[in-house]
Amino acid sequence: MADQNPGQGSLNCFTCQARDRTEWCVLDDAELELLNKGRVTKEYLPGEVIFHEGDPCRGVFCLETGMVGVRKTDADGNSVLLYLVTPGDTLGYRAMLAGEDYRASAEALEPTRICVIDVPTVRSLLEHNPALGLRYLKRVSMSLGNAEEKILHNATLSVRARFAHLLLVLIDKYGEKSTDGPTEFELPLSRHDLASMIGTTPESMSRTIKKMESDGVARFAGRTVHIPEIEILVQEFEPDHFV
Amino acid sequence: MADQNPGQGSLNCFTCQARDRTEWCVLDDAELELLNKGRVTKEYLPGEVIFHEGDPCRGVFCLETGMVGVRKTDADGNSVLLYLVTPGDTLGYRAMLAGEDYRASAEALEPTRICVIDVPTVRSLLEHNPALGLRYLKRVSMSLGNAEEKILHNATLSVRARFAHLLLVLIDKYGEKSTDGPTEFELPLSRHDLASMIGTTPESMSRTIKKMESDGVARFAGRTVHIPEIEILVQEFEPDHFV
DNA sequence: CGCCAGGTTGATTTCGCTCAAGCAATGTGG
DNA sequence: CCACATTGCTTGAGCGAAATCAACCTGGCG
Repeated sequence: MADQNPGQGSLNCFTCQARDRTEWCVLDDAELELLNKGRVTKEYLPGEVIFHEGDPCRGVFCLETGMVGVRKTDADGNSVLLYLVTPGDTLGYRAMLAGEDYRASAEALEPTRICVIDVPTVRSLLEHNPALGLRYLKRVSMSLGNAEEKILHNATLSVRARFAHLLLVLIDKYGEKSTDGPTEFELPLSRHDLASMIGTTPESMSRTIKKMESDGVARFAGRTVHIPEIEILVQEFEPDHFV
Repeated sequence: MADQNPGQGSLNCFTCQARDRTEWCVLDDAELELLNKGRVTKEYLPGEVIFHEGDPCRGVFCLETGMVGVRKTDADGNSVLLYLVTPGDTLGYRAMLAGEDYRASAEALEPTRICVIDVPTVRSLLEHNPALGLRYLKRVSMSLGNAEEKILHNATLSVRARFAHLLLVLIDKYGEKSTDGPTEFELPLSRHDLASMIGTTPESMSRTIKKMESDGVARFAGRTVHIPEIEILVQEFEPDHFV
């Protein structure tokens, strides 16, 4: 199971590197103290499960280092990968804010260090600091907007167009932010997980990649992707995008 | 355009029938007064647009009577119907809470009366009453959970299974709540809109309905649906649902 | 060395989309 | 009152994107 000992790294919420990027940045010192008391650091190895669909909500998770994937699986074993969670992101807040059990599972994709903040602490902070609530409202609402967009995309776009879009999102998050010209970056995911992010099968993923290569849209070597011209990728999912 | 005159019906937030069912139920009298001042009632006829994708957020909408559909459309004219909004529901809060422009359009499906509350008013209420924020957090978070479930369903289930699920949701919302035995209820939507709720075409919708009838799962006469046995419908989208 | 997971490839099938026509109900104007 | 559009829905034929099933690489590792 997960290592209870944080080892090296931030010892508390006051010194936490990631804090400015989290919703906790609106807390004052007294509140940070409370947050710090309700906090436990845990470490996970790749493949370890942080929480399971159906589990009662144990709290909110603050990702310090590593990467986590949020998956949703149905009875037949089909699954989609909904999110990638990276340092500074918060995890598991949806269930806590909705007052529900988890409706998705979270699994470490890399060695990951996370702070777990228990439910009563978060709830108490939310009840006394409206700014924190507003922060979370913004986050959840933007996330909802993205989810709705994904519903539209999945219903109307081809696998290839969805993959082009995924690549653009991943470049934006993990790659160089150059708006045009050649780009090279490292995929953070296996083919299987790429497939499940856009709701398709590994086979179709593989074929789509091959087709894109032969069309000169991108070159793939293992997890390294080379894109000669970003704009072409944009047009892959916005065919009528006027230049 | 929309009628500015509310005509008969609730004159203000204090006497509003729907208030107990909205997030505003947590407001005290002073806050209600503020809400009431920031409020304008509007009426829409079927087909009239309440807001458009891309419009800047004008406020939050409180549905008093009627029904509204929330649609998302892409550049090619493909669209999905994301939500049905009924009396007591709030509309347009996602954009306001995210601080974004609308990312979907809202259109009256029936003659509809709505209160529009302007952004500064809602924002001020949220900043001073954490309970209101928590209410909205719960609503948005549950909505996000549903959206994520829809992503999974669309990716893994057949049109028929998705339609069965839609029927169950509609029965739960508009029909008799009997858990088993025969049920009859009125569809609130055209075939076209049913189709766009589950991300398919009217043609496929029509064929699916025909197939379900010939399988004895349900009978359709115009917008009236008769379901001999709800449990069969449940199994349509949960094949391995143990009885 | 052999095993195994991750990935690719091929062959085949199928579900659902597209295009096109037909039909019933309702409305409209002469 | 009839010719006619119009709208919402159904039906048919054909096609195509992607899933499925199955085999087969390939590189890492015990």
